Amino acid sequence: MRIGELATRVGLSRDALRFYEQVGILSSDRLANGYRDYPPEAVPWLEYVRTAQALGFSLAEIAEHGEELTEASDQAAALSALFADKVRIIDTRMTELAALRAELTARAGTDCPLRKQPTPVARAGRRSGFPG
Amino acid sequence: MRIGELATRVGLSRDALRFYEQVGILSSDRLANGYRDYPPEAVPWLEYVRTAQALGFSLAEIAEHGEELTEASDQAAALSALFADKVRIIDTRMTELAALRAELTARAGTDCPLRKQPTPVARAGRRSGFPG
DNA sequence: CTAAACAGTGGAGTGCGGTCCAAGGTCAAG
DNA sequence: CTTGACCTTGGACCGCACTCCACTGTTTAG
Repeated sequence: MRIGELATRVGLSRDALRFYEQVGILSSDRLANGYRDYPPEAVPWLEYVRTAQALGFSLAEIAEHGEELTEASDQAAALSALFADKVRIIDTRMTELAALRAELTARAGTDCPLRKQPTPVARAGRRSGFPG
Repeated sequence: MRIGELATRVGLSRDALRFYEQVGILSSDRLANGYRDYPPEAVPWLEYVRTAQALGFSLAEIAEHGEELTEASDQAAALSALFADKVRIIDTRMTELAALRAELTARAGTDCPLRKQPTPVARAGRRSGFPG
């Protein structure tokens, strides 16, 4: 598959794919004419990359994981471990969000939700410390 | 309070504070000598900014919210509404994370977790489509 | 009086994750 | 043989959120 087809299949720009190659996330064979050639497996791989990105992994981290994977003797086990790692990261993130949520709901109900927040700006004449 | 004190109090650099002023998140009065002068309320305001950032709001968005706040006739109500908005955003995010988590755990247990993921690279000779 | 610690400005640089562009090569259809 | 779609490269540029720097002014302690 050439770059244009891959790009439309995964919903990325050709530029993005070339960029991914630069940063070590994606590799390609070359056709006789120099065009990049991708195996069908590139599609699920890029879907995986997108998932990882959605989880907050940087492209550098994803590339690292990819290398670990290619070096692992047991691919399936390595990937399972990677997934387990991600699940732990998700759990951490969800916990943080839950804490923030609790804080916000607690304050939203109060008379002055600003106990620890920006004191209401005086009705007239914006004071400093705030956007203005 | 001058910039240095505020910076150490909120754990930001002086440069960051000046940057926040540039982008409309923070304002300051000036002393006779030209030094920035901040009211004590700047501290909780910046804590709020950090919270909002943690929730994934861009500084531009935070600045926007800040303006809405300064323009609101009922400050407390406006902030409560803002908080409620954020709680909804958190909920959405948590739902997304839960979905990803479910997908990952489902796959991590399987024989070949790659049904929709990068097909295992051949043991020898890395194929293209993967990090390489 | 001087040195240090603080403040000001403008502008350049950073890292991330790309996008855009110009100049050119390749290939199939008409 | 030309047109158009596709591909190549390198390099410039973008937005975000800062950070660092040089150079200058102010204040305070010894």
